[in-house]
Amino acid sequence: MDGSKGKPEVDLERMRHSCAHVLAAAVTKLYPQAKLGVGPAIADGFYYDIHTPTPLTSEDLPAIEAEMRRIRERKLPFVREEVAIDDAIAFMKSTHQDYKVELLDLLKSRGSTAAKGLDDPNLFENPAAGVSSVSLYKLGEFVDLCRGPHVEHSGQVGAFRLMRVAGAYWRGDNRNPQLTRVYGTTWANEADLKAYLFRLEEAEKRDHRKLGVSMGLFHIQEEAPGTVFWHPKGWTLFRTIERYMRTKLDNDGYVEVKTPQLVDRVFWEKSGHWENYRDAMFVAKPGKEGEEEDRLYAIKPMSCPGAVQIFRHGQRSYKDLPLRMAEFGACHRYEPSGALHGIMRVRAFTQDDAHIFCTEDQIPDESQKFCDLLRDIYKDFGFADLRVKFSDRPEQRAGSDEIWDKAESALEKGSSAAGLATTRNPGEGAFYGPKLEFVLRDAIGRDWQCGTLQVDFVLPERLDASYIGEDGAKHRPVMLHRAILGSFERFIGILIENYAGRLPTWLSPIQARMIPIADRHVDFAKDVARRLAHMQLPNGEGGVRIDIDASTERMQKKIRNAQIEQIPYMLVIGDKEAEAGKVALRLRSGKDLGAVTVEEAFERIAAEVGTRADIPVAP
RNA sequence: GCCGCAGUAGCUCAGGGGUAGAGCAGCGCAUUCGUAAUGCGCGGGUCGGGGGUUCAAUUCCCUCCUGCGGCACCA
Repeated sequence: MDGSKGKPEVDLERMRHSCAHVLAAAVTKLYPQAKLGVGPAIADGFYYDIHTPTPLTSEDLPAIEAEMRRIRERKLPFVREEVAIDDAIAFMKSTHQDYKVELLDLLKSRGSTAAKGLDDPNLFENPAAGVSSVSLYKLGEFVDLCRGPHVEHSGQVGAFRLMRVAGAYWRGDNRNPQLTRVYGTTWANEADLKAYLFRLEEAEKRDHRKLGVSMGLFHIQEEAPGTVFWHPKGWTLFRTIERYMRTKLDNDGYVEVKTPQLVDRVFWEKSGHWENYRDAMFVAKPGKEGEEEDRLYAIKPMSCPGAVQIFRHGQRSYKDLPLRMAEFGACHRYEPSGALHGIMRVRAFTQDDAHIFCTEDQIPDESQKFCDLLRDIYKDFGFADLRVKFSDRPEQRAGSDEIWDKAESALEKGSSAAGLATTRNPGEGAFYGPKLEFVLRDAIGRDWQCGTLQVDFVLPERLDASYIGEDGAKHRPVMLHRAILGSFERFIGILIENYAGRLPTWLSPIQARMIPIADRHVDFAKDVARRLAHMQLPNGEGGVRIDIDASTERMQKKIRNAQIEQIPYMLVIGDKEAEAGKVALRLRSGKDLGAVTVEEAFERIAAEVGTRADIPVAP
C-alpha cells in the first residue's frame, strides 16, 4: 500500500466493488431485462455476472463502458437502506431479479449465501442462521442487494476499463445455467490504470506459449491437442532438468523404476481408477480392424498402481522400509478441452513421481526428509519463496479417525521440522489421506502449486501390498505419494515465464555462441567451440553447450540474433582474438568483458553453472 | 465439457462475393564487416477441415477441428 506522499488513502477494494454496481446500473439501463447474479471486487478489479436475453459479447462493452462513464459524471450517491428481508424479496421479485431472490431466500433460511468453497464477500453473513433484514444500495434508479460498503457517489469510482466477457456458471456449479461474467479493472486514477495495462502487456511477453515456440523449445499442433512436440533445444532443457532431478534422487536414497504405459483395464478396475476416472482415461484396443484383441488396455493416467506392483513382487521385509521408489512417469489424461493451456496443462505429461513405502512411524521422518529435498531443489531453480498448504481430512474419507490423527500429525511434524510453516486447508485432503501442497512464487508474484506430499493408506490396501514385520506377521505399508516439480512440462512452462525466457546458464539449451566476425575466423571459432564442448562442467553437466554462427551476416546481426535467443554468452572472434588466441566475451546483459583466454571463458561459465546462478540481466 | 471470441505465408498481421498483400524469417547473389537489424533479388498460401447459398465463396450461412479468455475440472 502506498498511501504515502500525503495522498489521501484510497480504498481500492471499495472503489472496485462500487464500480461493479456502476456496471450493473449501466447494464440494467441498456438492457432492462437483465438479471443480475453477483458482482464482487477481485484482484485488480471486479466482475458482475449478468443474464441478458441474448448474451453480452465483447462488442457490447464499449457502449456499456460509455454508459458507466455517464453515471460516473453524474456523481450519483450510493444510498444505503436497511429493509426487512421479506420486503427485499418482494422487491426483487417485482423487478424479476430471480438470482437475487435466490440469494435472499438463502439468507433468510441459512443466514448465509455461501456456496461451496466460495462465499460471496459482498453479501450479508450472519453467524446465527437466518437474517431478518438486509441492506440495499441505491444508485440513481438502480437498486442492488449488497452489504457494502461503497464510495459516497459514483464520481469516486476511479479509473476503470471493461476488459472481457466470459461464461460463468451460476454459483460456480456446472449444473446451473451460465451467466455472462463481465470483467473490469479499476484503479485510483488514469495513471495507475495505464500502469496496470502496461503490466499486463509485460506479463503477456512472458507467456511460455509464445516464448517457448520462438525460443525453438517445442510446439503443439492440431493433430495432437494437449501434447508436446519437444524440439532439440527444448528437449535439452528437459533432459537437463531430468538429469539434475535424477542426481538429487540418487543422492537422497531413492531407487528409480519404469512401469508399463499400457495396462489391462482389469488392473485399473482393481486400483479404483476405472470407476472414478474412466472418462478421463485413454484406452487402446490393439489388433486388425474387426479382429481386435479381446482386451481393453488403458494408458496409465498415473504411476502409483504400477509402483505397488513392483513393491508387491516377491516378499518385502520391514528391513526394506522406507522404500523410496521414483519414476519419471509419462502419464496421459484426457483433460477437458477447455482446460488445456500451452504446456502447463496437457494431456500427456511426465511426473517427477515417487512413492515411499513406509510404516506409520516413519511418516514424520520421511516427510521432513522430503520437505528438505524439495526446498533444496526449488532453491536451485531460483525459487526461494515457498509456502505450504496443509489439507486435512475431508468429509468423505476412508480410514479410521485414529489413522487420520496419526497421519495428520505426522505430516505437520515433518513440515515443521523442516522449518516450513503451513496454512490449513480444512477438509481439502484426498479421500485416502491428508496432504501437503507446496506453492512457489515466481518473479512477478504469481503462485504456482507444484510439489505435493500425500499420505495414502487406501491404495496399499486395495492392491494388497504388504511386508513382513519384525514379528514375522504381514503388515500393511503406508504409501507416500510425492512430487516436487509436479510435471516436467508444467514446470518448464513456469521456468520460462519466471525467467521471461532468460534461463540461467545451467538450464540454457545453448549456453554460448561463437560469433566469428569474418569467414577467416570460422576455423578458429570452430576450434574454440570444440574445446569448450569437451571441457567438463560441474554437476555432471557435460561440456559447454555451444554453437557457432558461421553465417555471412554482419557481426552486429549475429549478436542481435544471439540476444533475441537469450544465449548467456557470446564469444566474438576477430583478427585481434585469432591473433592472441583469445575470445571476446559478451554477456546477454550487454556487458562486454573483453578478450579472455578460452580457459578463462570456461572458468567463468563453469562457475555459473556450478552455482546454478541466474545471470543479472540488463535493466 | 460450457459461454464468448478467433483461425489468411514459418512468425506478426492487413484485406475482403470475382481464386490474395506487407514486414520479419527463408533461399540466391554481392558484401567480410568490432558488440542489438548490410544491400539487391527470388520463392512461398487449396485463406483450419467439411457441407450449403451463389454464375462465382477465402469473404455469407451451417457444422466439425484447433486455439484464446473465463467458468467447471485437475486422481
